[in-house]
Amino acid sequence: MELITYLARMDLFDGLTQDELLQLNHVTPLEIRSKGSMVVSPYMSPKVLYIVKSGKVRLYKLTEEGKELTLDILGAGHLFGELSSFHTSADMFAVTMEDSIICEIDVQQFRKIVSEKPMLALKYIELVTARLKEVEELLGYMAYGSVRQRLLFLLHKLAIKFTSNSQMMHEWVTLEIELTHQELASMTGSIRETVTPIINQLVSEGILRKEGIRKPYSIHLNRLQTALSVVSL
DNA sequence: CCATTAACGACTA
DNA sequence: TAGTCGTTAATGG
Repeated sequence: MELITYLARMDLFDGLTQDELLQLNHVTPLEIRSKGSMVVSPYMSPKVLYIVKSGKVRLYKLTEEGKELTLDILGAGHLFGELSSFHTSADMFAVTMEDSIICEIDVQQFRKIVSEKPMLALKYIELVTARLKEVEELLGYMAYGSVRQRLLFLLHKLAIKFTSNSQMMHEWVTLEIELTHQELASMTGSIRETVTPIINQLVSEGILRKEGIRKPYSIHLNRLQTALSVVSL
């Protein structure tokens, strides 16, 4: 029962009937990972496709100097893997940021599923192209602009990604994810000493809000967007 | 404007 | 206790 509700929540599998979801259970093993555990590293056996059922997964690479460069954070319903190749190249790491449930599918299983349900291939293509678009947009923003702009853009992205759309109408939306300055810096190609003053400035500008230590950020979307659109592109 | 380096108190495994 | 995190400050590009 639990499994079915989980599967139905996944982007890749919505639109399928209950019976079809039941069949998928046989080829979609569930992996429960505790916080901070490595899901993918360059030295692991390639599993082709991973689907995040719950929790958060951080994807990152190592620079030549050995620093972690976070490329993306995935939440429930998102997928990544070797076959998709829109995520996870050979030198990619994936680590859980909280206790997570992850579905692993290898080549044979994926081929089998897709051959039985061609609709999945279409859905899959949609996800890949959406991902591609996102990366292109991200690239454009990260290439130019100050760390402040990159942070604003990142926060906007995260707000879209990790906010329940029920509260998207409100002035303040809550980022349902734990973020350290370290991670924000790693995602904007910066360092935490630079991020700290900027975050504090955004708080004083009324764009960001932090309920307390170890608590999630809230974002004033309108103010963030105006602050973002002030910048010429 | 921003990275680097250093350093310090608080917190956590 | 050792490592991480947020923060400040000096310096140099």
